[in-house]
Amino acid sequence: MRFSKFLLKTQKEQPADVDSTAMSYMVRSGMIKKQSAGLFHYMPYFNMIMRRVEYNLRRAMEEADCNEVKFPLLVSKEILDKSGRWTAFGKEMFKLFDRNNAEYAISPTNEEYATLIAGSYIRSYNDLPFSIYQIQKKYRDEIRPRDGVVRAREFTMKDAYSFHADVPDLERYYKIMGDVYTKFFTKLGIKTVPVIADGGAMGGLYCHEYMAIGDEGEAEIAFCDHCHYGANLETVEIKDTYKEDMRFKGRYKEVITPDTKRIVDLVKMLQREPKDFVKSMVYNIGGKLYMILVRGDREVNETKLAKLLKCSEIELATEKEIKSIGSVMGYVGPLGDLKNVRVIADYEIKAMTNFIVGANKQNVHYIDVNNADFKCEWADLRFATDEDVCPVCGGKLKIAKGNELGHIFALGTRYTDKFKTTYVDSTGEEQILQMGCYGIGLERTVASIIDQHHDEKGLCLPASVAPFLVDVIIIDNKKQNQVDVAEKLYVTLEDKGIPVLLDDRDVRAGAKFNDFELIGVPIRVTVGRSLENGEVEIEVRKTGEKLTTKVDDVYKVVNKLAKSL
RNA sequence: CGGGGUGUAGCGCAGUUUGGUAGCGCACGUGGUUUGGGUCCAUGGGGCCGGGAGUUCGAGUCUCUCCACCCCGACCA
Repeated sequence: MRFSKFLLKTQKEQPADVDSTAMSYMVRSGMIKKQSAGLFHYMPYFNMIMRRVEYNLRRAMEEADCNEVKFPLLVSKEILDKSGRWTAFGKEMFKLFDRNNAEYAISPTNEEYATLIAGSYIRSYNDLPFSIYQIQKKYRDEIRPRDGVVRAREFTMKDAYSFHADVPDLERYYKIMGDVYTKFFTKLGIKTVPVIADGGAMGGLYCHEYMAIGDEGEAEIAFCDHCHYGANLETVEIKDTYKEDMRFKGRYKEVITPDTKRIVDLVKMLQREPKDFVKSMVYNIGGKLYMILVRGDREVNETKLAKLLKCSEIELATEKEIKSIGSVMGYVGPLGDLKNVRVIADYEIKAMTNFIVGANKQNVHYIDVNNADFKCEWADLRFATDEDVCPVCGGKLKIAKGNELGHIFALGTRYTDKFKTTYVDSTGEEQILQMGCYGIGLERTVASIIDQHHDEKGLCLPASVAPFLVDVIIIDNKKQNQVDVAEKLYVTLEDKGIPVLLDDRDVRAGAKFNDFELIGVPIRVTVGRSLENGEVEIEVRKTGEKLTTKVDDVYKVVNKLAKSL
């Protein structure tokens, strides 16, 4: 590609409204252009990078014996009703009507179609395992799109679906797919960790997320260096290692605390730390009321709560409902006569003494409250912190920010049951298929590549995804011998299969150097003053390594350098 | 959905307090200059000041309203 003909314009200035380095470089290097909330134009350089990612992805899928298909983008309400996801996905989906008033959704993901295709194709165990994937745009009406392409309303997803005779075979393949994912991300130069996650609306047996560690991304993950345990923060189990302290009883006294509905106000008024409080939250879970107690500086982990009570409809109670249990909004506590409410406390409270709770009366709190003063059930209900220990080996936990690039699910029969997708086993019996699904978000994968491969000047793309391996720079367009040599290099390298960007633009050398650094081409070949000795200069973007070489040896040198990139 | 903020040239912004001819930087055109790290000088083009309604002799500026985008939160008592 000649730079003079290439639709790419870089910009010096920081774009407004971008909060991450990756996003800033994507805009400055002319890759993407924002249209509106969560919608982007993909300009040529970004498209080329996406194509490189897709190329690597297709090879990875092939390794997992997975075949590429493409499903329709529209899915009828009828089909989504069958799996129950018309309501489960709900407002997240873009919906539309055809001319006969039949309702459709633009598919947010394709378990239903995959199951239907599997059902029509698979007859007997001889057709198993069966594995298909597609790379297609997905549409989700996010509550709040943010972080540029990381949470967009329109994005490209690779979604794969596998079908198996039994759970052991599903688990065997699930592991293969996991290994393929790790290999794929490594090939792209991204460090990822697989973490145990919560299935959410997808359901199923269990699942893992592939998290890229870095500034990019919005998920919080916990992992243990000692035993390789990793999990999404919301799922990290905290073991009950606390001894219930029942030494004190009846010490508590009322204090008058007007206008102190929030803990921060109380902290100021009573001159105590947030961890001296017990926070009492009233929830309406599946129509029943629960009072949940956690230490004042902790947060209730609603994912754990949902799992504990086997119910996904969790809402904080209304003012009315709080009144109905015999309390008052802002002054809720576990002491006294409460009606129609189950009190469940986080394990950690067992070890607390002389704490502060609401008195269920307007403007009143109790101080010096102890465990013996009230009755409750115990459970693991808070989020883990870096003070907690690994639930597997007891080692120290680390908390980090992660970008969820991939998510794999062992679904079991969640969908095949609904669609009655069966096969005939070797004894002639009809059996329900076991299913797995495996997703990767491509745009956020590119964001993580940039996140993990940049410096203060711009990108340093790994050779596996770089659209051009070499940037041939003509220092002075008016010097015919420079132009001739550069043109010759361009042709020879391209002929040998090396993608080259020939910077033949009529701009100063400095501008060419800066653009080379910003867009992150792995290798720079400079045709300039060394030509007097029949040589050109070669520089490696990532390491800054520099050398000169005879014009005829450029291919050999580039080829050798490329192997390490 | 609630709160806050911002909409002025392709991009980044000033001007709004106190109403009086639309500004700056980058980018773009032209002429010159420079030529291995985004040269410098001169000059030029480009605006329904987010939309609508109002107040006023006069509105980018004041009032009302709608819209879009950004940030925070989505009941953490």
